[in-house]
Amino acid sequence: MNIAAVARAAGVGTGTVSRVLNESPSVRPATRARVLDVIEQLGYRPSRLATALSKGTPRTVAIVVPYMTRPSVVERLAGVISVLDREGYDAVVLNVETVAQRDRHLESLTERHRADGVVVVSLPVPQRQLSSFRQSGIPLVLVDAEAPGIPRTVADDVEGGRLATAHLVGLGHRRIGFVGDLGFEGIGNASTRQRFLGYRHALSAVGAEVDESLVRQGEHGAHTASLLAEEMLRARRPPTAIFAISDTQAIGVLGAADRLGIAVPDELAVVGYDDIESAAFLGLTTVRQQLARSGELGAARLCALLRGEEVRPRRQQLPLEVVARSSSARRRSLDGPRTSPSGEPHARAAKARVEVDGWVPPPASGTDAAAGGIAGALLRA
Amino acid sequence: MNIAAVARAAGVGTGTVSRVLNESPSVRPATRARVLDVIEQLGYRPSRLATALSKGTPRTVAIVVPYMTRPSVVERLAGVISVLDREGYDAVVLNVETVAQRDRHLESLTERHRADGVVVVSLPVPQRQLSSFRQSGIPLVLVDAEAPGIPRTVADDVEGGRLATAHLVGLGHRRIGFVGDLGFEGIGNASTRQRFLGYRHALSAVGAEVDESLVRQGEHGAHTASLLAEEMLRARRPPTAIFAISDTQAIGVLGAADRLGIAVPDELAVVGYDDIESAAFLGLTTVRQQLARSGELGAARLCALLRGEEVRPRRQQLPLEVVARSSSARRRSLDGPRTSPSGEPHARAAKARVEVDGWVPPPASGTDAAAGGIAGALLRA
DNA sequence: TTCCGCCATGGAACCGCTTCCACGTGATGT
DNA sequence: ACATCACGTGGAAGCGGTTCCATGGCGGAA
Repeated sequence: MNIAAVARAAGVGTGTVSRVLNESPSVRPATRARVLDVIEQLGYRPSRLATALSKGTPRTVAIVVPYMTRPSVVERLAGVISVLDREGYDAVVLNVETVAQRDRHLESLTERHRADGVVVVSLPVPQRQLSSFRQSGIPLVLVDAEAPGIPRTVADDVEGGRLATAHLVGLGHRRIGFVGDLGFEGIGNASTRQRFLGYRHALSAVGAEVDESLVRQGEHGAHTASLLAEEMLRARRPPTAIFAISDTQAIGVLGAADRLGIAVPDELAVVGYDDIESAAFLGLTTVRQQLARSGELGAARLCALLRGEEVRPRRQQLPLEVVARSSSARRRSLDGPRTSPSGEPHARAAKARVEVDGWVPPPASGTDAAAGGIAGALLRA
Repeated sequence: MNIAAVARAAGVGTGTVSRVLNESPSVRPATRARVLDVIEQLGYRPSRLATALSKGTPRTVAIVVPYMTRPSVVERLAGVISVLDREGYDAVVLNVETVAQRDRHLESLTERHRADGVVVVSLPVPQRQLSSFRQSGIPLVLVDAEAPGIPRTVADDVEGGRLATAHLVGLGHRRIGFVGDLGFEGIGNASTRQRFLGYRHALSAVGAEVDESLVRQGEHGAHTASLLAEEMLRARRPPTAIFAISDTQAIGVLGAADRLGIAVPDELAVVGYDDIESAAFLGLTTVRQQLARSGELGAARLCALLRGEEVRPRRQQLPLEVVARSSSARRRSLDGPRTSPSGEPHARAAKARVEVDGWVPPPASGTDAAAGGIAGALLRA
């Protein structure tokens, strides 16, 4: 079933059918009606491939992401996809967990007619591949990754590390631990390193020094982070605060503190990074980088490129912001003894978040099944 | 730059170039070498669209998911994508947050040459669309959704609800709260309803009745769940245990307990659902449904269909399993007074998880940056 | 009435690859 | 020596659209 069959059945030429499909104004209403009728009758659906080949564009954008299940990554990814959807592009997702996979995928994306454009998220692109893209003329946009000359939407990780640490310094902390990850095990970006630099800046700004025993790196994930934190906290001279380079790892730190009976924030302040959904709920102080928005903006810029527009400036930087919550509320005293073994766990103070954060619970949605209601629907059925 | 240009430059016919590209054995080695050489020289990349149109298959599979940022959903999605990648299919992801969006996307997928096949995750497919797929002949596979006659990979949600509740009943609980969501606000599947039925079965099996005041539904998300739990726990006759239909919501329940100074598990047992990554870390008892695996299996079955194989049985059911962790450890007494306002928070017992769960920390990865080590790389640089 | 021009339309050429068919060549069988 | 055959190859047809160009009919202007 192709356009010729429709043309034959409607007693018109293929050109006319095509014009009807593309809503060309130069088709007489009567003809249009007849063609649409036949299309309906036959249940004809145009071939997307043929259209794409003929028009010379697959209307597809490829997105390359590492470890897509991580909360911070999937939020960016969802942002990218939402804009592409709105703009009528199909989003092909390429998940990357090894260097070989990254290279294979990037390689394949310069194939002709594979994708109109490419968004790479949180992944450095090797020089080789960059020139490959430049040569093939396929528009490339980065989100949360740097590469000179390539349009990119980023945040300043050094500044983020500095902000987080300065926040703790401002609360009087000087012994501040650092928990980092391994940068996607070699394939990912250098955000841990960058944030560490910011951490170091903030400390030296007040004349403090980095204590090597307070700097740890391990696999991404709450569990590993909690082990790292536990080691630090069990040492002779434990930190009074810990900065973790992701909320996931910060949650691990909170767990370690809880396990050891260390009160947060009174005995240990904790700051994370990303502001994922559960951070708000857990009362975790964090550095907000607008994850979904970074994806949306990156995608929007790619779409602009695809329309033939310029994107300026090449490097688009999103603001960072410390969101102060209960895990770093002001301490009573800095050097006093740990008062109670587990007195007043920080989550007890979570209510304070509502004020600190300016967050307001969503209004009841008007049905009896809304938050706060007894589940009428379930019980009635 | 097309295959004809290559043919010309190599002094051969287009057919021969095509044969070289497709590794046909019937090309003389010398000819092959010459053609490959020219391809290299010219930097020729074949057009994916032309190949696809000519072969009659786009080598693409579409995946429709609701609310892709939710942990349970993204794990399934990643499972689907990993198998498709291995099998050489491009994965187009369609995220759905409204009914209109769902219908628009499903509609578009029956277009000719849009996708070789479709995987729908955690989303019921309306009858209309089902017949549309049947008619178009595009293979469809469901993951975590039911539809008679369609190949699907599912778990038994009723049984899951029953298992969770029976676990609590087995610990002596009779006043068991239920926290559900709104089923993706109308677009999603009916898992809350199913699990509620299981919950009810388990209660009636021991002669207990559902207490309406202990059944609540609200938006998915930890925050809402914590509000719902708080209401229940503040009531005159609070529950001694709560079953939440997702780990995300269970985390909200844990938060509410913490806020109110209610000890888990001694004063309140909590069971979630899904076994997302953070559940293990938080010591949350949960019903494990193999999320990633469900996606992998669904995708594998779609690939089988695309190879023209039969998939039997149509309905593939994955086992469920209660993973007992510290949030539902055995209580000291069931009806005694609450002993300490916040004595021994459950997370203190999280270490027990390692034994309960059979989980063993991953081995150090051999670098000095592995978990447990001081961050050598950062400090050296 | 005649000429011009516009509008709606049919159909060929084209997008770039695969595949089938036909053909020439050299090896084999008798 | 001649028919046969297999093999390597060139090139046309086809996949299913879009788009351009030529054409015929019609209305308006002279």
